Amino acid sequence: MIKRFAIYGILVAVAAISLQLIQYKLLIINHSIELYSGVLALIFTITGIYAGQRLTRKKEVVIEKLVYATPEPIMTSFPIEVDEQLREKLGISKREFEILELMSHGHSNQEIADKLFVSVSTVKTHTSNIFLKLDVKRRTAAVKKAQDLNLIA
Amino acid sequence: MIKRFAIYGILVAVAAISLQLIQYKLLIINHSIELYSGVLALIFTITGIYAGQRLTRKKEVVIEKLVYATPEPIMTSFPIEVDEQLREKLGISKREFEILELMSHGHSNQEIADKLFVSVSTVKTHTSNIFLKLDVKRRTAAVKKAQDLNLIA
DNA sequence: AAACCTTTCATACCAAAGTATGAATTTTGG
DNA sequence: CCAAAATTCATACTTTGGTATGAAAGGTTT
Repeated sequence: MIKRFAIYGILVAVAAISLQLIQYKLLIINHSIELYSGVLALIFTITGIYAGQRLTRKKEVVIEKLVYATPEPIMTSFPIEVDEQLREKLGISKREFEILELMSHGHSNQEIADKLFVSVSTVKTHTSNIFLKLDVKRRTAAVKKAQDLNLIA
Repeated sequence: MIKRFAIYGILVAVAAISLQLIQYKLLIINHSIELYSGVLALIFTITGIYAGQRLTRKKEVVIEKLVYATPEPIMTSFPIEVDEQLREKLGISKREFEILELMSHGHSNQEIADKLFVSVSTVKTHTSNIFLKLDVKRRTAAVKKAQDLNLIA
């Protein structure tokens, strides 16, 4: 890598000297400093691009694969009372609330049924009642509304 | 990408014009064409390196690394860019992200289709791809995971 | 030009979600 | 104790969601 820097530096120097050697000729011929600037800019832009590619090539890129570990429900001091009041105001029972939480974790009715040791029928009944009480038509909307109401986290 | 070329082109033009405006002053003061050449070379070399890095794809050696995402994310001054980076890291396209957001608002596939003026088939295709990329099986789980990853609000 | 990605759409089929209805327990509050 | 609410479950049915597959159009990259 250091060798490359050295080589590149020498090349730049050579190029610069060469250009400066021919610059007077150009100036004498037609005073075209604009042309000279353009040529200089072009050459060094290209050189720069080349250098940039040289220096950044074959760079190892570590792509991190994100894996989310489902966190345990966060236990704060007293959010329970707030939730409780709102829950009761909405007429949602404790069991329904439990199901609502599991629903918000992305579980299917079958998974909820398994976790609570009840049948899928039971879960469906509860979810339907939850939808009525939250005035929504789908579980996704129920979760959104419950979150917006701060009923769930 | 085309936009980047345009912006780069404009910048080069501006730089060139600026340099040409000051060139006469420099020449009058001390005839230091050498200095002028050096500055020009340096500026355009740097510009070239920058352009080269911008415009070339790194040939990358992909090393997958498992990282457990922390619930509390990286807070920077521009959370939009974080979202963008994460979105691209997950390989989720802009359109898919759009649909993911609408999904998180509790909308059905039909409603999303209506909002985006596309067919339900299209929405289904997108959602399926989203589920693959988020490694989930249901929309509720997709929303939960996207929230946990701070991909969406 | 060829390869590739994104977006779009369709069709068909299977799985899950949601509705409606009715009913049997258990719990709870007056 | 008794009525009301809560929890449980089933069956049948409709709707929505999700998978698989193939395909076409437009833009980008090589």
